[in-house]
Amino acid sequence: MVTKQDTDLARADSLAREIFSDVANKWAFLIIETLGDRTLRFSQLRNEVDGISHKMLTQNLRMLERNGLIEREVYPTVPPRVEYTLTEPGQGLRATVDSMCGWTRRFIEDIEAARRSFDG
Amino acid sequence: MVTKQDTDLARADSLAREIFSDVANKWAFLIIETLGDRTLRFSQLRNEVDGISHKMLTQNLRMLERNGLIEREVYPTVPPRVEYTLTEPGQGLRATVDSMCGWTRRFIEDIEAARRSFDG
DNA sequence: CCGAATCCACAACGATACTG
DNA sequence: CAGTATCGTTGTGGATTCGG
Repeated sequence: MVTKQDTDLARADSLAREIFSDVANKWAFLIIETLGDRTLRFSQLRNEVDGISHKMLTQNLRMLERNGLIEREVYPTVPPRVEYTLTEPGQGLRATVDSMCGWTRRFIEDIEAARRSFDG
Repeated sequence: MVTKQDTDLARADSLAREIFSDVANKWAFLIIETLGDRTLRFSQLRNEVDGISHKMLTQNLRMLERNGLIEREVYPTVPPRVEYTLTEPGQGLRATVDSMCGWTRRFIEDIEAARRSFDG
């Protein structure tokens, strides 16, 4: 028999997977890490997240906003100014990203060695 | 003047970004989470990481192996058996993935609400 | 059973141009 | 300055097949 709890769990699972798919990508991570606890404009992010295109930045900012990870503040000035800040859930994810940065620093030598050995 | 340290740092940075690009993707995360501290065969992973195709699993396993995050053990039996296990760096990254799983559980309600509000 | 290679549909991405 | 739309190219990922 399928209970209400079962369907709730199934729904939560599929939602969790969806969130994972959205968020577990390099641009999202780099944007979150770049924002940190600062508030930055679109163009500042564009400059600091290096290698990101206008389009990718826009797309990922929309996605992060949709998931409630960043807050988007529009100042109706001329020219317009738009600022982005991590929300509380966003800061929560930032801890994960930080942990990954720490991991990279810690194991970068091992990884480089593994690669050399694998490639050769 | 560009010192040796500068070039070393630049190299480490670009390497770090490369590692980020490799590893910060959903399949890698799901594989690592599924492996945990177990040793699993290809077909077991195929069954447990749900939705993953043969090809994606192969590609990501190669990538993880190249970066030294998993160990691949081949038993030359008929039919062949291949087993995968997280290495120490792999276990290190697992901590990051775990932290993201915890984050998802903690904020899933907020995220769902944010999405509804954004979509409507 | 595992993995590589092929083919192909479609999504991702960069560049560009246009709007408020 | 920020955002959207369009277009052309590249790349990703699934299905299938063949080989060890």
